[in-house]
Amino acid sequence: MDWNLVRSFLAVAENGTLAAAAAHLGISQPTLGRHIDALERDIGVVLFARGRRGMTLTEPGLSLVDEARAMQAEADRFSLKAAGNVQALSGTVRITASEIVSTYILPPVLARLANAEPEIQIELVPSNMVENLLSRDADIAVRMFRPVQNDVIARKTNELGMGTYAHEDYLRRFGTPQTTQEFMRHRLVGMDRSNLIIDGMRNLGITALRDQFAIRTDDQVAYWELVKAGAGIGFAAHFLAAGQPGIRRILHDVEIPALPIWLASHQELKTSLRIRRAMDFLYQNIKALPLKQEQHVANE
Amino acid sequence: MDWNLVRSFLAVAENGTLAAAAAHLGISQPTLGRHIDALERDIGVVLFARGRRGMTLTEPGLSLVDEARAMQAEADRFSLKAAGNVQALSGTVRITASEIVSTYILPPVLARLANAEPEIQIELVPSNMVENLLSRDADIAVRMFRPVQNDVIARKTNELGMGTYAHEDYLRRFGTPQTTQEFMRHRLVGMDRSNLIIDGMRNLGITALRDQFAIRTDDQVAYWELVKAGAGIGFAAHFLAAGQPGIRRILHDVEIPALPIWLASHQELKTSLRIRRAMDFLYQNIKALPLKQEQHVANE
DNA sequence: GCAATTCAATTCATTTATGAATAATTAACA
DNA sequence: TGTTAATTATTCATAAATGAATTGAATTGC
Repeated sequence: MDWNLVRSFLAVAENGTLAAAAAHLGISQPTLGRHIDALERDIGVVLFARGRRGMTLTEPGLSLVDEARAMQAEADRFSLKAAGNVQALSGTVRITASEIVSTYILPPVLARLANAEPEIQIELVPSNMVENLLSRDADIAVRMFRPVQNDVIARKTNELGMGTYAHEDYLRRFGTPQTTQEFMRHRLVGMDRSNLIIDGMRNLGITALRDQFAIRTDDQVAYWELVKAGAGIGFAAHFLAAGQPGIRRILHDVEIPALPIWLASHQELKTSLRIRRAMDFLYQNIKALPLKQEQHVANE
Repeated sequence: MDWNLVRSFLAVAENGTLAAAAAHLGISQPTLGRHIDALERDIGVVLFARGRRGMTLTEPGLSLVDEARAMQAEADRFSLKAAGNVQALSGTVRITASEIVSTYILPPVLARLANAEPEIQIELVPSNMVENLLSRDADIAVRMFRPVQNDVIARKTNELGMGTYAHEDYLRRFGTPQTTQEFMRHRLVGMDRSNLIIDGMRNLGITALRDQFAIRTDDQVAYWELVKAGAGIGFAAHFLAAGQPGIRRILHDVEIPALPIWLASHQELKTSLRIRRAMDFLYQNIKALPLKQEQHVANE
């Protein structure tokens, strides 16, 4: 049996007319009328006599008012208790993410989050280090690999399609490599202490040493600026390259595996409404971004 | 607040998983999941931790279970009272009974009831569990003991004469016990988790442990089939044994107390014409059955 | 007797909820 | 370290519920 019908029944019983009861419940008169019809059909009893003066309780209807009131009372107790438990949405959520994600993906998403949940304070911690969620360096981490830490809740939310890119100034001067052999003889932009790129290339069957990269930086933003400036060939997410004047994709045939985007949080997610809201919002909004495929247009 | 969400909340809290609770409520798992999400959003509290092992109540969720139960109880009272007001003869009567009674006694009786009262829809719920008449799991319960629940109307309608039986194949191979001492050394068919038989034997002054039963099942119908198949010695109602080829009663001297057959219904339902008809019919027709004495002929 | 008023009932376009199928996730186990 | 089984989450086409506007009906007031 539909419990809401009992509430509707009581409202009509106490207000006398459908219109008044509907206004009281904040629903429309036709809906309320249908509720009464449905309840009567369900239980097989005519509860109201419909008359010119509104809805008058029948004898069986009258006998049910007390039960409905008791149910209402329990519903009120439930709401009251629930209200006492309300977890404050206000407070801070610390989010950590790689530099690239912090710089190029999160800002608009976080702006929308701040807008949607004004009570939540947001702290963004750009960092390439693997933050420790358990020690609460951050509440939510956005990572490009599947988190392995115990007691961490993780969800994959999207993928970052990657490609090999260079500026056309560079290509004019040094030529466009057509094979990986040619590619390896070019001026490559690499990372210094991080093995991100070297490991990624090994997965593609290309063995590279640090020395083979002509220019190196561990700062991902600077890395991308170097490529944009024509300093050499580098790897970048499609969405970064989209709409950048002069940036050309090369070696289309070499499939670079997309980087997964994982959201991770600690167990407190399960009980903290604030973190959960932020987590859900990030999941939905990052998922909705077109990050997987190469974007050929970048109209905003 | 949507009252139905409270019912969904309670179902999940009591069943532990969305799927089980959904089956219990007769709705789908995705719908139930959305109900929980909606309730959490409504009241601003995370009620469950979603894990691989199902939905675990959080601290605030736990504190709301009692209120939800109280609301459920009031909803039950409402629907009970409503059912009592039904004057129409047409409608459904839910009858619950033990497996043995459901399988071997009720079918012909219910067939006659359906014939005599064609407007009444009959639902038979075979179950060895003690159904809760207050929550309207059933309108009428047929039980082998005196019901103790409050506000329940109970009538004893007959008695089930019991005896000790075995198949002659079994007796040929293992001999026929003449005393309870011999009896205890035989292959006995018993019940697994139910204490029905062990308790019954204790009342006869025989102490038995579960291990002493060579074959055990909690399914009463399977129990009787085991005895019929010559798997061992068991207890059975005389009427079951009557006319079964090869089945022999043993230990005639050991008087096993007859099991009473009680009909139970709820006070509120005594005003329902339909349930009253069904109740009266069952009373008269079960009472008329020759269940007390051992029947030496089984002519139909 | 006639209009005005006050209700419930109906209609229909829209919104919302639902469920079947499927995906994703994870804890235990081999 | 993978596999399996159990569970929650998502997707999308469909069904159901909803409400604005309207109609219909009946009583009141003049």
